[in-house]
Order: sequence, then structure tokens, then C-alpha cells
Amino acid sequence: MTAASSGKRPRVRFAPSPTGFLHVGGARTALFNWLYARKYDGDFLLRIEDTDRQRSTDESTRAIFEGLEWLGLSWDEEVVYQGANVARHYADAHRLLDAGAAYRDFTPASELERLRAEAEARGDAFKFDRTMAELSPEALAEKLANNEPYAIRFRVPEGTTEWPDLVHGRIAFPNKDIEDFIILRSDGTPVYNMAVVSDDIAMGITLVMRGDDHISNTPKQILLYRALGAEVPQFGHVPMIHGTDGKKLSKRHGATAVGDYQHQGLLPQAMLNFLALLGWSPGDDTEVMTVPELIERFSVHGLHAKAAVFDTKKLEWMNGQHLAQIPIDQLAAIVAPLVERAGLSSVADLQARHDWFCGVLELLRIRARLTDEIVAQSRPFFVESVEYDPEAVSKQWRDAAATADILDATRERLASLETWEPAAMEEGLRKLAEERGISGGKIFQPLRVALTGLTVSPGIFDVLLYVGRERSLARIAEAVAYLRQ
RNA sequence: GGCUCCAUCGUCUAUCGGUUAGGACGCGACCCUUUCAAGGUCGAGAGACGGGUUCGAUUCCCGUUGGAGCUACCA
Repeated sequence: MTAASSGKRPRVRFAPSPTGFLHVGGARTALFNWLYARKYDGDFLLRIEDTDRQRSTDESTRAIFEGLEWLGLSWDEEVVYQGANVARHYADAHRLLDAGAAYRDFTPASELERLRAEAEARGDAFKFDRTMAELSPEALAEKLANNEPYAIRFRVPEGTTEWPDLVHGRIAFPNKDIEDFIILRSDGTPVYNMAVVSDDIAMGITLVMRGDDHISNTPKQILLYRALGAEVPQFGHVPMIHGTDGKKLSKRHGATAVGDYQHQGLLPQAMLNFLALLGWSPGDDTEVMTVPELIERFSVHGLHAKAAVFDTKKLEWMNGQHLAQIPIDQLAAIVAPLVERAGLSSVADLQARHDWFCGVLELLRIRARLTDEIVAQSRPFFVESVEYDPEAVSKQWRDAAATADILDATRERLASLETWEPAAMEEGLRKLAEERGISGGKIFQPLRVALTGLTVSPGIFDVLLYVGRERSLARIAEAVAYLRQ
């Protein structure tokens, strides 16, 4: 009977090793586990696999927490640190030894290395030969009495080890291809597969969902579960994420840490949405989904077996979609600190004129893909006077005298308006254009440069509205003076 | 080399034997338009190859090719 069919509450886990930042591949594995737990009313646990003392750092552990928190992938129960459980791993390994499911191997590591190198030189595959470790009772007693170091190896039985993988279907490994692997090093520390199985049993994990790269560990782990007399959980191996060259995603593909995207101005829900679609599909054409929708629609049936290529273009598009649909208050809360950091305003000030700020955001969100772009484009709405982009000047202010003349007339017309609202502005300026026998663009474009210093901005009347009457008129006057100097 | 997994447009994917093989990103064109976006319309673009099974295969099976992962007293 499998864990799933026994009707127990599902318990899944994400088990990263703290040897670097939180990678997008890891984040997606975490996401699938989290979605599974939320969807099927289970527990999502977090285990830090810090048994590799050489490479594990507290900084990495913090980075993993921060990444998961930013994404909103909250875990249930206390974080489990694998390193705290080595005594149990040791005991489990010895339990296997005592039961005859494992044996002592006194072969020095250096000897193993030598044999491996030799086999490789011959072009052969090295596989540990069980008979190498066979000792007479007397020899064993002597080595034990001499306190000679030994590793404990698992005795792989005959047969075939197979399991119904949640995403791949049946996967089978002939046991003859699995060597008697070490479960406890000669220094008494546990090796990965031993620690993982011991912990997953202790944590009551019912489904192990992890990356494809662990498929070849699975038969070893299943053998361990059985030898330990534990119930074998379900397994599901999700595909890897590749770079555009089809290789496993790595640093040379550019940004691969979720923190990189956080700092580039990605919304966590967009990141989650994008990641979810890499290796999973709701079954129809739906693409843009909120987190609750993701939970609602998640199903193991939609999981794929094929590796997916990480396409940052689509990620940015996805972010633009979320930027446009997220509740404006939520966006304001995210962007306000960024505006403050850019030195344009303060969070307190933005709170004081919340409606105005949200209005500006409404103008900018639709034409931005990253929050960073929103911040950059918000500049004209905050500063007193703008700097003129040389390109904008040469393109829209070619004839200085004529432009100054038009801007002056524009300023006068706007100043004469009784109300400062877009419809009136447009009516006034269109009338001005008509009087002068020119197109509206001949007024709007130079005006845009005067107000923003740029050739690109939201609609000109919205800019006037949100920059405000006094500041707008002052800026136009400033532009006129600049052109006439 | 051995073992395992994978294979629909450039990319992400729909199809759970019968479709003019659909959608999205990106790309191109057009529309909208005061700029840029957004939006709308249209276009180019795919079942790796070879065998079976079947009335009928993208779909099921086998092989080939290609790609990926693993192959430590790392995790």
C-alpha cells in the first residue's frame, strides 16, 4: 500500500542544501511542493540539508529563507536542519548493519580512487565488488580490535527496483546496475541517501517531489526504506530547467537566483506564475494566473516529463501582465520603497498623497514590464524641473524660436483654463492647433519634452494633470526661457 | 563507456486514436494613436527519422538518431 492510498494527510517537503542562493530551479521545485500541499490540504515542510559542512553556509540558509519568503512559499512546522539528526542517521545505518542489510568495508578511500582511475583508463565502468570487502571472522575481529576505520555499505539485493513515478509513470532499475553504495562514511557521518531517507521517514513524508536529477537516487532510497521496514512514499520527478542552449541552467546563463529577479523589479506572483508554467500546464490556454488560481488549478496530472527552457522574455511579459492587473494599492506598497530608494520621494510622503501616487502608477504600470521601469518613468512626476534629453531636443525642438513661440502660446492657453482637467486641456490645445493651422502633434510633442524632458511618456494630458498646474506652467516657462537663451 | 529519463512552431505549451495540429512569448505587417506602451486584426513558424498495431496515428509499441541527468566515503 502506498502512502497516497492509505488516505493519510499529504506531507511534502523542499530540501535544499545551503551551498548557494535560491536557484530558480529550486524555487520551482519548492513551488510545486507548496502547490501540492495547498491544493490537497497537506503540509509543506522545509528541510535544510546542511550535512556538507565544507560547502554549507549560514548565509546561503538565509538566502533560501529570504527567497521563499519573498515568493510567499510559506512552510508549515519548524525548519528541519539535517545536521541536527546525524545521530539518528548513524543509528539507522547501524540498524541496517546489525540486520545484515549492510556490511563493513575496510577498503581505504585511496584504494577505491586508484581502482576507479584504473577502470576509467581502460574505458570500463567501475563498480564496487562486494567480494572485496569479504573478511574471515578472524580478520574482521582483528581489524575491529585494531580500531581500523571502515565505511558501511548497503548490500543491494538481487532483482529490480521500480516505482510508479507521479510524472513519469513506471521507472525501473535493474539492481545489478546499482553498486553497494556507502551509507555511513568511515568518519561516522551519513551519506546523502541515508540522511534523506532517515529524515523523510522521521518527518512522515508521503510524497517526495524533486528534480529529475534525483531519479537515479530513487532506487537506492527505495531499497533503504524497505530495509528499514518503512513505508515507501510516492515519488514524483519534475523536469529540469535548462538555459537557452539546452543545458542545465547555471550561472553562465545569466541571472539564475530568484534574488536577481527580485532586484530587477519582478513581482513575486509573476515569478511564481512563470515558474509554474515551466513543466506544468493547467490543461487549457490559461496563462496569466494569480496565486490562488494556481492553487485552484494545480494538479499532478498537468506535470510534464520534458525539460523546459528558461525564457526571460516571456518572464518579463508575464510580469507586465501582473503589473497591469495587480490591485493598485498592492502595487503602491511595492513601488513606494523603490521610489524612496531612488531618492525621488519618501514612503511617508507617498502615503500622504496616496490617491495621487496611485494615479501616477495607473499611468505607468500599463507601459512597464518591470517595477524598475515604473520608478524610472515616474521621475518627471516628482522632480521640480526636468533635464532635457539631447535626443528629445534635437528631435522635437529643432527650430528653437518657433518651438519657444508655440510653447509660450501653449502655456498661455493652459493658464487660461478654468479647470485643470484633461478634457478642457485637450479642447484648448486642439483649438490652438487649429488656429495656427498645425496638427495637434506639433503642440503635444514639444510640450512633452518641456514637461518630461523625454520623447516618451504617458498621454500628455495625464502628465499635465499629475505634474499639476503650477509645476506644469513653470516647466513650460522654463523650456521657453531655455529655448530663447 | 554504463544506467535512466526525454522528444509538437526558435521558446513555453493544448491534443488523453479521427483537428484545416489550437494558444502564448518572441518576430513581421496593419489598425488604434500626441509619443511610448497597452489593446485589436493578420502573417511566417512544429509532430526528429524508420518500422509496426489500427479502418485511422502527433497520440500506443519497437528501433534509430538527437538531447539531458546520474555514474564520489558531494548533495
